[in-house]
Amino acid sequence: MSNSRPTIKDIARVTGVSVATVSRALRNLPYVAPATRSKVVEAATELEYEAHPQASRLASGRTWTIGVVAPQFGTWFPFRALGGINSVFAKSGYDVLVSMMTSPGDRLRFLRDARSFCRRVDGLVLIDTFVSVEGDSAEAFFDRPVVAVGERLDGASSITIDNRLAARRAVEHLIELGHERIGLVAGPHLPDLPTPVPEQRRLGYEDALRAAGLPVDPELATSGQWTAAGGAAALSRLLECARPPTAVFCMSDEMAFGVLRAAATRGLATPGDLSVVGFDDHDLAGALGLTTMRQAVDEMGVRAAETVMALIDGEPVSDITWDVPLMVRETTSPVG
Amino acid sequence: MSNSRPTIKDIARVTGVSVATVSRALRNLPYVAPATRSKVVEAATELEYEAHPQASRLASGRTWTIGVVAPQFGTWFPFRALGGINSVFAKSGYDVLVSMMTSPGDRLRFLRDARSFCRRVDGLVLIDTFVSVEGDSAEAFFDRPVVAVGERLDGASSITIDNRLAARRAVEHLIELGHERIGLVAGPHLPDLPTPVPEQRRLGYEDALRAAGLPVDPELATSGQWTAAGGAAALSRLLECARPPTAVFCMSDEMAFGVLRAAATRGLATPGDLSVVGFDDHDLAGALGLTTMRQAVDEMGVRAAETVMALIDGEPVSDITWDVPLMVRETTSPVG
DNA sequence: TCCAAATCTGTAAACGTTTGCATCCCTGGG
DNA sequence: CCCAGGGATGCAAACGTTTACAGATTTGGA
Repeated sequence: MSNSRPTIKDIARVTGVSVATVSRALRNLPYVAPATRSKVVEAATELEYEAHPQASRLASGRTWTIGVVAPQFGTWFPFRALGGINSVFAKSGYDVLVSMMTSPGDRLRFLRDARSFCRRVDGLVLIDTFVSVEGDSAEAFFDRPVVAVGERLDGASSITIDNRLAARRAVEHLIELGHERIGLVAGPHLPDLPTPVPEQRRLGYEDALRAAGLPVDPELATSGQWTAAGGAAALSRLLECARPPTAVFCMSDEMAFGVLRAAATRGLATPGDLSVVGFDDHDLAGALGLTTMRQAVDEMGVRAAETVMALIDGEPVSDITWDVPLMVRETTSPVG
Repeated sequence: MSNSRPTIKDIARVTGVSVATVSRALRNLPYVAPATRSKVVEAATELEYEAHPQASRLASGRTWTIGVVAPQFGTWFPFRALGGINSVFAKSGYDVLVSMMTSPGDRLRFLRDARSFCRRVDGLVLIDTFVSVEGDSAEAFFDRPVVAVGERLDGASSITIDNRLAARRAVEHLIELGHERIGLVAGPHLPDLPTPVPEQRRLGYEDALRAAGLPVDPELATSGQWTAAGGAAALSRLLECARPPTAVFCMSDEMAFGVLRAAATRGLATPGDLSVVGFDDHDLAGALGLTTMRQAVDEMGVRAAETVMALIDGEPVSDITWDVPLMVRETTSPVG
């Protein structure tokens, strides 16, 4: 009894042609007579034939799989991107293999396993990994096309945003509303994670102040640890200043949520007593009325997926800078 | 020039043994002389040899890959679970292949592609999919061991919670604080998504009321659409009642966040004027001080991963019910 | 009508492993 | 000293495709 799945030989036997012809017919290669092709296709659907993935991969060298490397810290950004990526590949017949980095230290494990990981995939999408591939270009190191989202990598295509400019726009929005004492809730620069993002956003914050002729007061900048709890604590510190801020720019929405919460518990009205602008356009930002800079992560993911397919098809490396529009909602108002 | 990666033949040639012996030596199979084994291992590390995944999969039939199916709606739960799952498999040498369902309608696509998907994996983890496998048991249908998290599936191991009991506990907490008018912000039962979850949580809500001798007032139950925005709208409706509630139980934290926000914007103090308890222990719940029922999703993911490996090793199907503790924080207080 | 080119098909050799089976060697008990 | 049995190894056949190459057939232009 053979209740196991049919092989290409079965199709060949049933249709009376060779396995080579079956293979060609089913993959829409040229040089197959129309009549033959339809006969084969018919038999294949009849028997529910589908090529054995491992066998076809071994023979062809193509894995039809894309590797996605995502950090696990900060759930929102990578999952959203993964969603966008997946939606593209689901249609294109690629499988998606994910590897998650639990902690910054895990980046080392990833780098060690990278050579092995790469053999399973035709291309790579790196999300906010900030791996440093010393010396080699990314393509050379991974031996596969790679596209990075949220970071720039030598030898890889990238989908990034202009962090400095976006932060500047956020702060300019507050300045236009008349605020002059503007606090900064920064994400810290983690020692293990060589990302330029917090630095860039800080520079953008300072750019806006300087351009408006406002002083950059170090007392007004504090770390929110990239978390909501950290954001809440950060606001406490800011309010202890001699001249506390009337508005706050947070480097992430999560920290902004913490700020909002802390303001509410101490009876401060937002935006009445304190204007708040975040960064990301987190899933909850809309519903919670947070004014923020919109990072369209799922669209960036879609674009990343398309880009890696383009690279596989031989197109050249490209760098895309994604736009970050300001979403004005209900946590910012003219200084009162 | 051969700068390509070494094959098993290269190791065999270098060490002067046959490929069969190399294969056995590297996989720690018996009947290899210690001296031979160490010689082979040494050569393999020297040449950075690693078995070609596709070839070994074809020959052995094992894919060393686990498929994870996750819904894309509701980012928090599935990503957290994925993190837990991934942490286990990263250590165990399994690859993780993910397939995401964009919408409830996508479940049909998944079911259609399932047979194909299964051939690439040794086992499956289904997260909150609520696919209905009519007739067949899950194992028979997918032809692979499967474990479901968040749902029960015939022929599959499952990691679930007791939704009814957990909801009851949440409401009992409010009753113990003296509340008698308790609103319900429900997740709607989507027509395309045959999940018993909202029904179960509603029953738990009613259980608690009845056990306390309180009336079940249909006016106090309304839908929050599973979203924060929906939660905010739900609170508006509840406050329009002739006798508005003094406390609210939300079927999800996201909806609770919306409720909190809506309360704040209309000047209601939480918990002073309105107590709120959620369900999930969302990433942000702690920082925002939300009292809620804790669903330890990452731990459930870890357990799911361990379970699917156990199934692959031949252990029998099992059903695990995970505990859902009450996390008392700052959004509930005695009725005032 | 004839020949070259184009189209169609089949044969068989990869692809790089795993594994059943046969062989050889060595050890130890009778 | 002989032989059984088990440890160690090698040979070669899978595993199920893809694809280079060669043959066969058809087509079309001169």
